[in-house]
Amino acid sequence: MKISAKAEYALKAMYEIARHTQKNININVSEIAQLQGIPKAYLEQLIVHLKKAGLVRSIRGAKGGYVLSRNAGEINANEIIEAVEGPMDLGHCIGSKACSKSDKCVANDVVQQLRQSIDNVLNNITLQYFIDKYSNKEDI
Amino acid sequence: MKISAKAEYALKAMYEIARHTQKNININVSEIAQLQGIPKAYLEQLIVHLKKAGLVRSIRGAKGGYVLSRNAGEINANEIIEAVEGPMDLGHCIGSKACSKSDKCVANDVVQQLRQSIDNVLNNITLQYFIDKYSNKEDI
DNA sequence: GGTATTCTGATAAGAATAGTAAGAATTAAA
DNA sequence: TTTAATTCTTACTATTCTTATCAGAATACC
Repeated sequence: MKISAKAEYALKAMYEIARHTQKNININVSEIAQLQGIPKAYLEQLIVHLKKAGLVRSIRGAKGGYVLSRNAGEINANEIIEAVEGPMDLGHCIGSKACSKSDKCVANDVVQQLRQSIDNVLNNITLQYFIDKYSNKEDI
Repeated sequence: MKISAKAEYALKAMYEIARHTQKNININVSEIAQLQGIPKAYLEQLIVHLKKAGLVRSIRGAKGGYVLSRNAGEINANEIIEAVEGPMDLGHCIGSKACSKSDKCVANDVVQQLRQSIDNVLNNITLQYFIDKYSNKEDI
């Protein structure tokens, strides 16, 4: 039960992209990496997933970078994490022999409850929430 | 973000021990393994942790096995999972350089919210809840 | 044309997970 | 008192997952 570095990096990167998009400037991978302390080459890979998920738009070539493709209030932590980690699975039981009777599986019960709770939390955390809480007006 | 096999097995094993304890019989590792489809040798290791955490009592020697050491209503999923997985950590940020300013770390924010939510769910799932929901009166 | 950047794919080291195996210690029962 | 069943302990192993690193191709601004 842990948050992967992938998810952590993706949240941080999206926060930076969101901040800069609201200032009408794009930000490139090197800047994000430096601001948030993320290995650049690794981040490059992650951002591709964020792009494929439709969360950011890329601007290629010199002076390129990334901007949000939607409003910060319309992108939540669930989408961001799912973009880089794939659909949250949880639970080996699903479909296994011991749990074909999955409506009698205690582990499955726990997994379902957890999933619902986690989804609820992550769906309610938007990038706008991050900006309102963490971004100072005077920062770039 | 996933439930480990360890946690899954521990929940299932504790459920079986709880059921049997309420019938005043102890159950051994082989029986648990067979009933729940868990590799026996692996389960042996896990149960030792459950014992060290004070959740079960062992009866050694022939006709030995395990019984709950507390009432089923007083043992919850959080304790069970923590017993086999150690304290839930989540989040690489904690204490890292990029997040020494951890009150400005968006990933840390998410981790805190998740942790609280997960704890809340797991604390409210007791073994008695499992028994009431899943155990038929006519089963041994 | 040169440079900055995104994009793509291959590779690799290390950690974690899940499991296996062998046998020592303990105790009920024959 | 022996035997058999069981917990307990330790060491090992195979596989997958995570977290990168690296090299270079494609793209677009100046």
